[in-house]
Parts: sequence; C-alpha cells; structure tokens
Amino acid sequence: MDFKIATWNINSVRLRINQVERLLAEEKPDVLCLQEIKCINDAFPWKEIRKAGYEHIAVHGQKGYHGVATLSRIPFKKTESRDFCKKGDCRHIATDLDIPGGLRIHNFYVPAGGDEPDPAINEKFAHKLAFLREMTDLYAKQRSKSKNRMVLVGDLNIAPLENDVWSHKQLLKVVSHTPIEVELMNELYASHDWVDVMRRFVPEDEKLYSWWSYRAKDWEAADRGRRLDHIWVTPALADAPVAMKVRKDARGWERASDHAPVIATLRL
DNA sequence: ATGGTAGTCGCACTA
Repeated sequence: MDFKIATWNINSVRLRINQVERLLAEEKPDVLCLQEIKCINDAFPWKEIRKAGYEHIAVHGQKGYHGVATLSRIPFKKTESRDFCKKGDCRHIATDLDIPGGLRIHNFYVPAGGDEPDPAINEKFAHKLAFLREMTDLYAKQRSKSKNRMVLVGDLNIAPLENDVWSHKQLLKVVSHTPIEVELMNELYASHDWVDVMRRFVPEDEKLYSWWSYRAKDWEAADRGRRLDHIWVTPALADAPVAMKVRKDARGWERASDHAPVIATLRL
C-alpha cells in the first residue's frame, strides 16, 4: 500500500481548523501529525476532524502552549506519550497503526530554545539541548529494534544543513542552526540510523524550507526560510519513500501558520 | 545592532 503522512505545525488548531480541513480534503493523507495545537484535549475540534474522515485521533494537549495530535484514517493499536525532561509539556505522542507489519509514528514538537544560544544563561536553550539528548538516549537504547518500521515526524526546531537555511553564515549564532544543535541532531539521527526523507527528494545543494517567519514584511519575497520540520524513517523503511512535498502555498493562505505542511508517501 | 509578528490568556509568555 501507499501510505501518505503529513506533518504540520498548525500554531493553534482551533484558529486554523478550516485550514486543517482544507489540507485533509486536498491531500487526503492517511495520517496528519499536528504540532502546537495550543489547546487542552477537551477543546480540540474532535467533531470536525471526525467529520473529515479521520476517526482515529490521538491528542496530547495543554493549555495555551505546545501540544501535539495525530489524526488517522487507520485505527491505532496503541497510543503513548512521553514527558521529555519531566516538565509536564505536551511535546510527543506515539501511535502504533493497526496494519500488517505494524508502523509506529512518533510525532514531536521539540522546544524552540529561546533567543540566546548559550545554555548557561538561557534555560530554554538548555531545555532544548536536554530534550535532544534524551531523544538520542532513548533511540540508542532501542537500536536493537531498528528493524521495526518507525516514522519520526514533527517540528524539530533545527535546520541542520547549510541549505536548510537562507544564509548559513548569518544563522550560525541563531537558535535553530547553531553548531551545538546541529551536532546533537546528528547524534540523534545516527542513534537509530534514521533516514532523512525530505533530502531523499531534494539534493543537499538545493535550498529547502518548511518555515518562514511572521516577522518579515513579505515572507515570500524575502524567502528567508528554514527547514525546521522533518520526516525521518527507520532503516526498515529506507526504500519506502516514493514522494515528498512541502505545501509552501499553505504558508500563503489567509491567516496562515508560519510553518508549511510537509508530506511524504511511503510504499509499504 | 535592532526590531519586526502571531497566538493564547488575561494585561505575560512562548514562539
């Protein structure tokens, strides 16, 4: 089967429920992973999502900030979330799809890390680094299971490659592209031999972004983007990716999120 | 070197 998965930092699912419905109607993914839903589970638009044909919904939300949700046309066998750094933040939810051979989907919202890229004076940056180290430890421990089929998606808040940002030089001291973050991301990447699905389709010498700041006067003209959102798969799925796209047009929708949806198709 | 925007919640915080 061709399995289509999308990831999107929606920056308030209640405010942009119409855009979620539009994306689901246009792309018909099997699974949509949302980040920054910014609401508690009770305030999540369950009815609208179900009406759109997504009856299997795993929500891990908190009041006002963060929060993740995985919407699926395929039933779940199991759902669990991990409280990284034990802060009580809702930044992760894992769902096991009930399909032959199984498929585990990790939906992440990694801390943004604040402005100052020094963990000694910026707690938020320290939190981001600790979060990444905890992810790496976790996947390194599960390495024996790397034959399992897993997809890791989400807003990882790091643009690792030179062409994942509009200016490598100018962003070296900007949180999301600093050497320490890139190094930790590379360690995480190596911890489970993850495959970077997006870069399977766009060579490393070409620019590739999924986020454009709200603060630019004209985001499209300036095109000062970053690739903060990612889709990774385990080695068991190394040959599975058959298509990938960034729905950049959605960044131009009225009252858009600052992130564009990233979508991949896997041949299972 | 700086300030620019958005969302939630309630007049501060996170991004």
